[in-house]
Amino acid sequence: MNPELFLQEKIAQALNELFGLETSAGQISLQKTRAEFKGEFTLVTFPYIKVSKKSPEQTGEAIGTWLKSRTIETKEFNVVKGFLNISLNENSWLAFFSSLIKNNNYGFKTTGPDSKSVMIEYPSPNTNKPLHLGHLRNIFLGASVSELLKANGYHVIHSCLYNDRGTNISKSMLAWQMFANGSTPEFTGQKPDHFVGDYYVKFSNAYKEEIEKLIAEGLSKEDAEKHSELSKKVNEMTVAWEKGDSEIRSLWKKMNDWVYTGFNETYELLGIQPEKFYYESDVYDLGKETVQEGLEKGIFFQKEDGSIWIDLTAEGLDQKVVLRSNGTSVYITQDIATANEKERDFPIDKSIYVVGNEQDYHFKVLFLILKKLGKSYADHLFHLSYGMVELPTGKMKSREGTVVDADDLAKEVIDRAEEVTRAQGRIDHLSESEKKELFRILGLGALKYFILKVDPKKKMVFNPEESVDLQGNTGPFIQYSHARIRSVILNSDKNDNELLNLPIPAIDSLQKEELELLRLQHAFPSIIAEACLTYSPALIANFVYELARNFNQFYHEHSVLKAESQEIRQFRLQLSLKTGYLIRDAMKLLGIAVPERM
RNA sequence: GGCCUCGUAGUUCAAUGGAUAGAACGGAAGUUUCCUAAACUUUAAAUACAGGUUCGAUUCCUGUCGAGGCUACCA
Repeated sequence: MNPELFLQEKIAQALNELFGLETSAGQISLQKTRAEFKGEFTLVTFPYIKVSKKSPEQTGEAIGTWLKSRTIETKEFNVVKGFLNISLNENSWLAFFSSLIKNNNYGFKTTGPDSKSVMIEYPSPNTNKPLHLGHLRNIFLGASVSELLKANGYHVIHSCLYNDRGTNISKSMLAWQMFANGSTPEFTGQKPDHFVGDYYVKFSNAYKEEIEKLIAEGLSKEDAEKHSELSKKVNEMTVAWEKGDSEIRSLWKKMNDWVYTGFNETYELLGIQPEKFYYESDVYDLGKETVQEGLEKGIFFQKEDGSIWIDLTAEGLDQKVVLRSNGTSVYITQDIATANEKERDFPIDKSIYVVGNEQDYHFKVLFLILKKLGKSYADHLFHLSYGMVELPTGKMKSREGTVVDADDLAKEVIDRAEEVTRAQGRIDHLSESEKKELFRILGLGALKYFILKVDPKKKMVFNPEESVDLQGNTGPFIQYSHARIRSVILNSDKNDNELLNLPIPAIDSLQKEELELLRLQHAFPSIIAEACLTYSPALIANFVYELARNFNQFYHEHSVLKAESQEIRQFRLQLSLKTGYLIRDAMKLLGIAVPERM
């Protein structure tokens, strides 16, 4: 019994019999009835007044009367202007709940040998400094979308591209040579990616000083930058790296290994584990063949200085360089190569790049080039573009030191969760390691939810103070609701299995809070499908918040353990149990765990 | 200059073209001898502006104003 589908089918039938309209259940759009009216489902009748040749009110009356007289499932209806509000009877809802409670995979599709494969690439950082807040949005989005894809029956491969060479990396290396005196993260005891990041900052400061000094000596800013010794040394180092200078290569390897060690620690804390890494240092040269191929096909053209371009003005874009005059690769050359590598390495049906929207133009160009090159996979590439993260004070700027570090932020929210949870004093019986894990779950739950509840396409303002809030529309509020449900079950005389296997009792009348919980549970599968289709974890976040909020209202209005009758008590236990399961499942789609108690 | 986003309560976010635009935080006022008060209840408060399409527009189109991004032989 699926209440919505049932109504859609019946309404389609009614429209046919009453007005001769040929339509199908799938074309009937029902919406949730607004709280101030009675009913669970609402049909907007305006679209049908042409065929009914009646007023919106009369059309609603006619359909409502048809439903009431022809189906026993329809309890009652009311018409307000062009809106037909329909209530189903208790038995229909209980029958629905009966089928739902036994389904431990409710809302999820399973993967099998026939499943389509999707590769999803994130977070693909540079290897010269630690991860920051922007990477967190990237990681949380990537991880959640991966879960959504799995829930919709896809096989998911998580890849990550390391931008591990070039100017930025050389800067950190040069600063280490100049200032470190051979120091190491082991020696200073720092997290190794932070250690490397410090040298990147040291370079920036030294460079700034040098430029200021040159300007003080009378040079223009432009000339100063041109005459910078540091800048020259960076370029020399990059060239030396490309020539394979053994000393530079070994320093490069050492520093990158430090960064990877640090990144892996952060990945583990956040709960991600890329399966396949690509390295710019491996592929940066490989795109040249493809460029040559494109040149021969006449898709690219060469300028007098030897640089190779593509003209996309016919598509409303610009001319774009794909190979420098000195024959070296640019960013997009490497991306062409990486795309080829991915398709060669895996049989993938879809390839997703989780990258910020400042690169919208870049990906438009990249995909267009690959299509023009006749790559068969070009059509299944997708740029999952998300908005920037700003601070209340404005944009994050590394030069101005306003970047929020990922590790620091995670520590802060976990510490905050610990402080509050200890003060509540409900976890004294847990071991220290269990407590530590609980604080991690709660702190990261707050952080992940705070970021994922916003539509990924939109830019967001990240207020560090609000992100550690544990009240209102927050991760911990939802986690708390789950713990509350588990506590009720624990205090009952039945365990999960007993409740799952007991038949749903016949209840004469459902309370409006109970009905609302059933209606939300009913909507869960379509929310998962929609969230996957639109790559929007925010839909899941909004849903699970709504579910938790409604449970709390129900809990406040009606006693579960001291219900009016044994039947109602059992039903409420079953309803609570399933609500808890759905909260858990929905939160898992966001990459957030829920505790048994907190 | 050109191209692309986005303007919703004091703040941060919601709303397949549908009813009186929902929440949270913050403000005001309440609820605990009762299953976890990280909760619940009440209350004040918003669609930048001007046109258009539509039975109906926060949503679609045009213009104005405002914010951001892209527009490198950077990544």
